[in-house]
Amino acid sequence: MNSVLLVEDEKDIRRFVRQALQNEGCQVYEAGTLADGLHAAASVKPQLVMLDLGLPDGDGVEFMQRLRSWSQIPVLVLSARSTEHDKIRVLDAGADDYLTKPFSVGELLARVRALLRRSRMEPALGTPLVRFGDVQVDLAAHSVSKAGQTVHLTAMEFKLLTVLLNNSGRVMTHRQLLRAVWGGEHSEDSHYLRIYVAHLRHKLEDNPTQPQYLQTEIGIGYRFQI
Amino acid sequence: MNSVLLVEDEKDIRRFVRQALQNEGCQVYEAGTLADGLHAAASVKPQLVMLDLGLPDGDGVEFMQRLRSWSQIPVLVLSARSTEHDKIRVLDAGADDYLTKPFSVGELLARVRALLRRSRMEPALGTPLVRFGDVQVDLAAHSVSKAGQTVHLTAMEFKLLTVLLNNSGRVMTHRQLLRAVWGGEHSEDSHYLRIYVAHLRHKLEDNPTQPQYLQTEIGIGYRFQI
DNA sequence: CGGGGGTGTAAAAAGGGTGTAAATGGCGTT
DNA sequence: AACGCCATTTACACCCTTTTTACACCCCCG
Repeated sequence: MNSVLLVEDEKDIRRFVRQALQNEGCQVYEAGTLADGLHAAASVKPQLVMLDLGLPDGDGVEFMQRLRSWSQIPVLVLSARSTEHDKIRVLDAGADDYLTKPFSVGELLARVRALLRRSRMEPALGTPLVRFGDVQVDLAAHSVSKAGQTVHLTAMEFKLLTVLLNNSGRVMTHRQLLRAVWGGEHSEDSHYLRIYVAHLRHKLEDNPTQPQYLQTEIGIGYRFQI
Repeated sequence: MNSVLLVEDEKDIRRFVRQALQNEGCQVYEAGTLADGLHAAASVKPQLVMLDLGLPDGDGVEFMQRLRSWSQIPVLVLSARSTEHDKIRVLDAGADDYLTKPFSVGELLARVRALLRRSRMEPALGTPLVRFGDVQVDLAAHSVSKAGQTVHLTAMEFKLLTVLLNNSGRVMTHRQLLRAVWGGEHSEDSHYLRIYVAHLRHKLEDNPTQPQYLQTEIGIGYRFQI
């Protein structure tokens, strides 16, 4: 669920924006002053902050500087024409985008989506967790654990595991795996696979000599059976 | 309850200002000399200091320097026209605002309110405190301590730590970290990272050669594991 | 029974990535 | 003008990963 913090003092705009965001399935938090806004940003840790310029209790630039001193949360600035000049200073201070009042619901949502998409891309937030046995794999976070203990995988090992998991249940031929992990030039070097499959088995299987998950398909390739 | 320390030698002005502030619900402390003022500021820890220039026992600039050496308390300067020049020097020394005598009650209270509001924003009170091991990081306040001892981090070191902490648990690629800390132009200079990661490890880890928190993901980037 | 393709392990060899120390240079302060 | 701090650059030793090489094994088939 997306969460947005709206820092705005005008009741009408708050209601208007909250409505629009909630229709999009966003969790909306509100703050009426800059001080409250900073406070809320720290405690709620929203995925996006919408900041109205021209709040009575201080400067938007100062807000941005304070926020940016400890957080990279994307910030969308709302500005009236009268605060045109401040808008630039706020963007310089680290804000990510702006909207000039009056704005349409469509444009508002489009920009919100764009910022949320970007923030989701980078840190890869929606982490798809894969579990099998006592092993837990977070593909996005590049983290693997077995029985609670974090397991270290090398780059190649992780890449191979990723391909296998993304095609779990189906046989992947030697050629398919080699092309996906090592690239087309090594699509014939199937001994790479034997070595790295062995690594994965030793790190993830309970009994590497009798693999339960990482199965061999003789003459064809390998299959990851969850 | 707001508390204000008034450093002023003229009895009339003291009574006048005290009256105005008390009507606003402020707790007012008074000092007649700069020496007493520093003393009182240290013991009372008011939320605001009002400082009259032209006190007989010293220079306002010196007062500010002494005060600022240990405190960020906002300071509102009261100045007569004759001390116009000193006013600038005091502001440079860290004072926050000024009032030129004679002033109206309304203006006085407006500026006091503005400063108090700002000082309230300052602690950004729900400061996101991050703890790991015996290390404690206040991202908003830019302060770091280890085993109770404050640790000094340079600007770059702190910025890097901020990004890592805000994404703790997940791998941040070299490129992501470089873009976030040094900007897009240096997104290829991954040796910057090695150097500054080493700095952070030496300052924060118990055993820098076997880092417990700031982990390397070879060929990929770094991960902060809380 | 013996060979050969396919497979699993175990090690060296090569190479790039990484950690560390120290020199350089810019900048603000004294 | 001298100094200290810090960002940047440079240099180098080392470790880990990858790649290479080597060999034992199993099973089917000749």
